Amino acid sequence: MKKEFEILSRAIGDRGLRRTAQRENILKVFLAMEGHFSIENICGEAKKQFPSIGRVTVYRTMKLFEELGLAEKMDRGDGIARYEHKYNHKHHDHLVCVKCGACIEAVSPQIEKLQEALAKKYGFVPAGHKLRIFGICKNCR
Amino acid sequence: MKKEFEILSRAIGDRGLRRTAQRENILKVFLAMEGHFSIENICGEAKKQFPSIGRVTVYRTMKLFEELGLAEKMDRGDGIARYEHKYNHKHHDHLVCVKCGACIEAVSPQIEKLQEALAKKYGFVPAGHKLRIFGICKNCR
DNA sequence: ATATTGTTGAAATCGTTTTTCAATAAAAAT
DNA sequence: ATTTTTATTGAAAAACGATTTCAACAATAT
Ligand SMILES: [Mn+2]
Ligand SMILES: [Mn+2]
Ligand SMILES: [Zn+2]
Ligand SMILES: [Zn+2]
Repeated sequence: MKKEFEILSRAIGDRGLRRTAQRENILKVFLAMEGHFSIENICGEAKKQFPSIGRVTVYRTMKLFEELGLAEKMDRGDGIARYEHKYNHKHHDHLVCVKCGACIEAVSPQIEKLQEALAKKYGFVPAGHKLRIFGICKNCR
Repeated sequence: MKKEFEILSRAIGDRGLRRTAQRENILKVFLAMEGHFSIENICGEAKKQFPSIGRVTVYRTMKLFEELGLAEKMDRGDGIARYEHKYNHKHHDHLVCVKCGACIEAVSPQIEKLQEALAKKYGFVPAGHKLRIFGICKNCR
């Protein structure tokens, strides 16, 4: 069984939640998607196998997955929240193409280090950060 | 006369806009505020001297100021857009305190350089970036 | 003064997210 | 197996910031 389902199972046990077809289905669908997805995307995908599922349940379930460390919210700057996989995925920043909307993942260990130093310089205890670089992607030039 | 008012004046001339008390007043109020302010903040301040002013006018006017390079939108991660001064203000990143909401401005030339390099590495032509470091500020520990 | 036309602000609308609540269904108790 | 308990669901409503619409208004040109 995939580790992510075990995490959900454990949370259900620990927190007195109930095992529902909706939760299992949303997790399955979410794990099968690769990239950054809005609630509407995820709900649309889930409806293919579970037509009666409601948008609100997807909102609630993705919030649960966030708490469980399975999903992470990311925000491209438009008003739409998107989710990406978090479990077993390393932190990364995003290069957002302002022309086609593509979103490339990248990370620079040096930048990460310098961010720590910058925070420290201001007596700030850093807990995380979000870096988006906006520009034109390779394909769009 | 402050340079910012000249910029507004020039835009009015160049673009066939009209000189209105609302525009002048919003600019005056905005320039007197130091920090990061929501439309509601700015509108509230403007209403003190100009009670009849409408929220919608502030939205439109701040968008105009953005176009004129007088104001820049920034986003703390809550769903509220905030504006800060742009004219004669250098680019900077933000350290956001997750406890008190304080927002410290900081910049590291090294980070800026490395961001350019990171973008280039992916064939990406960078046009700008937004970096927010979340954590606990000096006062809150 | 008058005509023209950009601007204003209230109200309506939008798009996303949250809340409410009655019906449902999972788990526990019998 | 049946009943009870209570978490979960999904439709509808509400909340929320932001945008659009439009008739009244006011700045500018004639
Ligand atoms: Mn990502
Ligand atoms: Mn700032
Ligand atoms: Zn692109
Ligand atoms: Zn603080």
